[in-house]
Amino acid sequence: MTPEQLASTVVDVLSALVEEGALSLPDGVPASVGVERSRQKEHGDYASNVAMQLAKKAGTNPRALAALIKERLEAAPGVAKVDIAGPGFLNITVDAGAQAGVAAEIVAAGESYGHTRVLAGQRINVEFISANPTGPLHLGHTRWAVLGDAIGRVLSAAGAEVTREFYINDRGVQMNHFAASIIAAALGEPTPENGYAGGYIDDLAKAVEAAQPGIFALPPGERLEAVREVAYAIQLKEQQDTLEGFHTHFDVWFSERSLHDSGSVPETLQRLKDLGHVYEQDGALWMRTTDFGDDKDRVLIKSDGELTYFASDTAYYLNKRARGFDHCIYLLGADHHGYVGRLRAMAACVGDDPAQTLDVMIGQLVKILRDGEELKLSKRAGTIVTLTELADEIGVDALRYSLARYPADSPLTLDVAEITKASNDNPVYYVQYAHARTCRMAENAADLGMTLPGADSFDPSLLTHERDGELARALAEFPRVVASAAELRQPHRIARYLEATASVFNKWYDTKECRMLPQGDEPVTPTNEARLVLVHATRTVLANGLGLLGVTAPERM
RNA sequence: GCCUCCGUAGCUCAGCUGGAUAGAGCAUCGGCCUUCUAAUCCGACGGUCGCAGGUUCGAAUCCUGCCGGGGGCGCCA
Repeated sequence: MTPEQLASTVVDVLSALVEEGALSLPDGVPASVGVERSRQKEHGDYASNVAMQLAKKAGTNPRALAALIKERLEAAPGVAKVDIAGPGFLNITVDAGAQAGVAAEIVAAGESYGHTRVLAGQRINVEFISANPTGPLHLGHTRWAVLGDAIGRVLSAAGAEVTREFYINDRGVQMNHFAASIIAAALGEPTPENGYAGGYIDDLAKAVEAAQPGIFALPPGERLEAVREVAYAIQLKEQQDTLEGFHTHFDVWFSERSLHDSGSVPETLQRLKDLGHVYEQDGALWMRTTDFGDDKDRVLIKSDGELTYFASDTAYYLNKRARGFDHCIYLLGADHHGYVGRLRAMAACVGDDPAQTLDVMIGQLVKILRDGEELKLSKRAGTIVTLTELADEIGVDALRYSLARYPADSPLTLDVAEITKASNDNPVYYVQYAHARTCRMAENAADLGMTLPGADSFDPSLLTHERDGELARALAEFPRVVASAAELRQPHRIARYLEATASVFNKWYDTKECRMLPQGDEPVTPTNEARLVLVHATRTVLANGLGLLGVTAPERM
């Protein structure tokens, strides 16, 4: 008996009541009703507020409606008891022996347990990080690397067809500033104005020279472009390697230049003109984004003839749409939230409904404390904390998990000492440890010659202890958690769920009556083997959940 | 000034598409290791959910105003 089954049972009861005329619902029977795990055991295993929500429409009072539902629901298979409480809650107690049945389904589903079809048919593009290829990825990119990657994984698990994309800002004056900075470093000259400083520039100068000896001796006319291209390739490769090492995979690395080379930008401008959303003023070309809620119109071509970044953005958006994406998710830092209005307006200008096709997520910035002091980054001064340094110091798993367990819109302060601590202070290890424990238990069981019952031989009715039921209910919750994380784009829900589930598992483990292994010389009983199914199911859920966050699930710790 | 995010226990934060007595970890204090991994588990302590109104059977959650903090408001990229 899973919550989904219970919810559909309640819907069936409502339908039957309507059919018999015992109940009248002008808006029809809802397709789904709320059924949640009860927080307190006096409230049964599951609770539903459906009677309170439908009472007004049905022209009755909540408790009376609840009584109608209770009578039918109690007769349903798997339901042991229904109580009406408070203003009209239905507190449902499930048959003790029926709950663990889900464990065999979980084991059978394996890696696909938790996958649903709630977003099936949707083609989603998730764009994140999109840094300039003019330096290493740093602290500021780390949160988006984790969240974007996790969102991609979660959306896939919910059945969406997902492409994770990195937009390379490889066009524009910053590329020349970048090259000029490297040349200056190679020649021992001071950093040029608007240039980049820092040790990595010196390192790049050496790497560029190594890649193409004599490049800095080229005539100044050719040198800038030559250095720019070599350094670009090296820096981009470095970013790509860094992200792969951080378990963050991109399906598409999209070059801004390619939009211009392919003629997409002029085509886009022409299309906007045809649609009547651009005008010329003060020698510049503007998009009238204010028609669609932006606070001011935006420049597409500057009066000096240069295209703006926004012109590329628009062409890029159309490119994504032309590739067949129904939803374009953008993950942006809080320092870019001013872009939201113009992005929406831009989508509206090209004829889309931004509420349908655009999903701009604004994430708040992260502060990292070391010894009570904030790690600051200043590009101008050339002091940056790179993603690689952070991952080396904190560990990929701990860093990823620590960032993934908070919603994107909460500003965050992480203490290096706290998230590197290999103890219970750190939830990532708590969850990983619980997983390792399940692995060890399975090994012990195998050593004793215990066999894992299959779906046909597994007897859930042997698992009637309160803790067995608790654990089974927690495990049964996983698919709904993944689905809601996907729909709300909130992967932190997975992390919180894993912590709670690991806790339920540990409590179960510490319950003497729920021992999985036989004690001493006792023979292996069917109950022992039934519990082994529960252990394997727990292992599956923890491993799948950690996987959705891009965190490893070690077998030993 | 306008826009936006945040304000919940001593600390770091969940909970927010309205539900029952507001949760977790840390910290503090106190318990359980001859039996599956004690990185576990059990208990105690700890809160005017920033403030004030409103909406309703019911508000930490939705609406309005105010207070406090972060970020943003370029023909920059």
